[in-house]
Amino acid sequence: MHVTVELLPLHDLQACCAPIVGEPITPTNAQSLAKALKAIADPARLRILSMVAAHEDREACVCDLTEPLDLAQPTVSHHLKVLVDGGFLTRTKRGTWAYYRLVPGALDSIAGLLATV
Amino acid sequence: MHVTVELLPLHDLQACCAPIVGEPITPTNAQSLAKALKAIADPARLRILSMVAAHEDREACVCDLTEPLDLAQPTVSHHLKVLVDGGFLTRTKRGTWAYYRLVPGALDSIAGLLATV
DNA sequence: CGCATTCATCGATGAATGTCAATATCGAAG
DNA sequence: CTTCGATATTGACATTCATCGATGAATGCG
Repeated sequence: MHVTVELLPLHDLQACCAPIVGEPITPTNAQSLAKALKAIADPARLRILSMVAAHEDREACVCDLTEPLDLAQPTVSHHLKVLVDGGFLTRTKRGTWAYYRLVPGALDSIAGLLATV
Repeated sequence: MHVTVELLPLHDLQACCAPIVGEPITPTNAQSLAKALKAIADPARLRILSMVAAHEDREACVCDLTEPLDLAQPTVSHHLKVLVDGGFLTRTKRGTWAYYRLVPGALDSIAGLLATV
């Protein structure tokens, strides 16, 4: 690299680099929003959220999801853990069963953040 | 602080306490929604969308994004391609520059789909 | 106690992803 | 036509991820 001094060509500034109007999202906020989106950006996890919402009493256990998802039980448990860690589901253990419920407003807040981008 | 308050008004009783809610999402719809979410589930791509929206005339070229993103030019071009293929950005080439714009309503439709899950 | 059931965790594996250097393409300018 | 600058594409690499079999932990039952 033989360039030691960087000069700014004015015609490029005018043609290409116009001033910024509003406030873009901060890198930190982008990271956290991306993390939340990654948690639901999966077909199986979206189906899980929908199936929990559609299930009786708005709760479901692993055994309710394994067969319709056509996935092995450890895989379903993995997806459920991702959704719980992401704040989209809660876990309640009753007896040998673990029941999962939607966190109210979790999806809506993500949808609201998307609308503000 | 222990907050356990019933917040739902009476006219939402039917929507709230119905034994069975709507049909779960179909595997096909889950796949397409997940694909769209994957396209924006990345910090750099979220920042790109925000920076394009905040930029003058609501459009930006690659050279506007490379430096603030602190990413190499091929990486920025890659992210832009993902966003264009996902239907979130349009590309217009004028001279040697490629200008990117938001697709109106693209993010809102995703946000709307999320609310229906 | 011993056994079955339900679910979580671990380890491995193949696929997808983000990143960049090198190169190619394409238009503008001399 | 030749060169330069902006962008796209390619190839490679490291990381992350989705999946499953095997195993472990906890509970209920006889």
